[in-house]
Amino acid sequence: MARILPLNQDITLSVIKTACSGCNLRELCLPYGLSLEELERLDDLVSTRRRIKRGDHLYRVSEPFDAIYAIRSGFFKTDVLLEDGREQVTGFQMAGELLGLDGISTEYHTCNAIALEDSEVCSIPFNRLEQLSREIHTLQHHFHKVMSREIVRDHGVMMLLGTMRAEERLATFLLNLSQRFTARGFSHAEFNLRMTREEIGSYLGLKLETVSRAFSRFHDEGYIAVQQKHIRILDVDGLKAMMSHRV
Amino acid sequence: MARILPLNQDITLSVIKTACSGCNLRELCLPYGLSLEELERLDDLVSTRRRIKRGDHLYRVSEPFDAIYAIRSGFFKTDVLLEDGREQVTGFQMAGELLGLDGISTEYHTCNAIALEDSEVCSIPFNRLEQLSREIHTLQHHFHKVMSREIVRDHGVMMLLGTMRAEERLATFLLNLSQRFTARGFSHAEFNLRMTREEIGSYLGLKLETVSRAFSRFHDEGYIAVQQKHIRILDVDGLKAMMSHRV
DNA sequence: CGCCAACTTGATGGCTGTCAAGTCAGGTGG
DNA sequence: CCACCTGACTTGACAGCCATCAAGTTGGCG
Repeated sequence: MARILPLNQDITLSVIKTACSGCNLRELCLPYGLSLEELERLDDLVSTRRRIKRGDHLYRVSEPFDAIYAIRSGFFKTDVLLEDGREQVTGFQMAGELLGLDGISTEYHTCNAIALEDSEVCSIPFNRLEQLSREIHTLQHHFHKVMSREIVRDHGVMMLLGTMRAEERLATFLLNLSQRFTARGFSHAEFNLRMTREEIGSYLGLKLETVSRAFSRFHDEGYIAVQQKHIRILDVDGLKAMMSHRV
Repeated sequence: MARILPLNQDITLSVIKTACSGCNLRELCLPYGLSLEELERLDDLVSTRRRIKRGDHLYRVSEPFDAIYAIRSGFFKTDVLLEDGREQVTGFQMAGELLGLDGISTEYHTCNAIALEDSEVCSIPFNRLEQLSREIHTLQHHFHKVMSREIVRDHGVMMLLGTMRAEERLATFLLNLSQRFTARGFSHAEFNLRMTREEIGSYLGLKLETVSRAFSRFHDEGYIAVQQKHIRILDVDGLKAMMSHRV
């Protein structure tokens, strides 16, 4: 291990030529709505892909920010930590979603992004993205929409954390995951969780035991089939009813 | 009341000529970092000011979005509602802060913005802001920073809601308010709350009685002096200790 | 002066956290 | 191939924080 690596460079980093124009995620991701000619200009910018192994960080709190990342494949969590070690998972991100928007504000990352499975991301140098979005109105507007969508999503999480009971939170979470898998062409009813009960709990403001109990309850009620991380949704309406079940 | 008013127009709406270049909030607000010449171009865009009376809405969920608002004076809350009536306050905004970023995503507002005291906002037509930020790099970049800052702020609220106990939440809230008042040239130690205990509670994911009890506790400990909405911070370090008090 | 909303304070209960023990699945090494 | 180990998960018992319900107080305003 005597090789000298530049700081911030992940050992698992690996650079691959890539292109938005040929990416099957382009309708979900940043290129949404661009013309062919505009797509090609974006290709010049999104030129490198990085592989991140399960468990590794894509970036860490207080690392300098200079790029945002589009998830090409895989699954991530982002989290923030309190000095005393308490963790709050702020989101789970899947293919086509953007990571790193938190860093624009201070030019340093303010959260950690960690791969929950072996993943690939496209690096998008931020100054070049700003430059190109000054030239391509559609790109500019879509980028603004993506940032705004993140704010709206965060409001939804606040609502969840601030007003919902444990089972409502978990039902909301499962239905959200299901909807996002569906948007990516996967089954809406059957999927594997990439995160642990503890990570779900952190995201939902609950302890892992409470998450586990809620899973068991849903299982007993016949809403879902649970086998460790494998989830099958059997009764969407049942879950939806849980979502808004007062008391 | 037989007068016919255009939809969406607030009775309290009133249009005033305004200018960023002469605004003493410009270092806090959108114009941050602009040259004089650039400021004048922004003036053309930010041309109308609206007065909003205490208790009135600046905008409501599902109203079409076409402008963001910079608070010139006053105090707002934003909230989202669940079908069953549960409310989550997503933020309190004061002079120099922007409102309406949630609307960019879907072109409809996704939360309500309500004045907590008589207020004035500057309307910034969003399409014209995008146009100008394609021409002024500094403006573009600062706008991105503002959006990103909102995302980072939201992460902080998630942390608060997800991991902190009642007294930690209130201490965090008070110190955050104090810091923002300070940034606006007001006393860091003495201020009037514009919101009720119930609104604080909604923001912090607590019931109003719990907020009230936490205030009383801080009072008894000698950290603050409370008289209804008037707050005097007597022991910043005491509050800071509360912020990170495990158990 | 009286009314009302906002607030405070007390008593009680329940949801979820905490602690603990046991189960399960997957990976490793003999 | 199997025993073992470990991390992840489940389940139970109990406790505590905060919600709920209730009564009383305060301050502002017509």
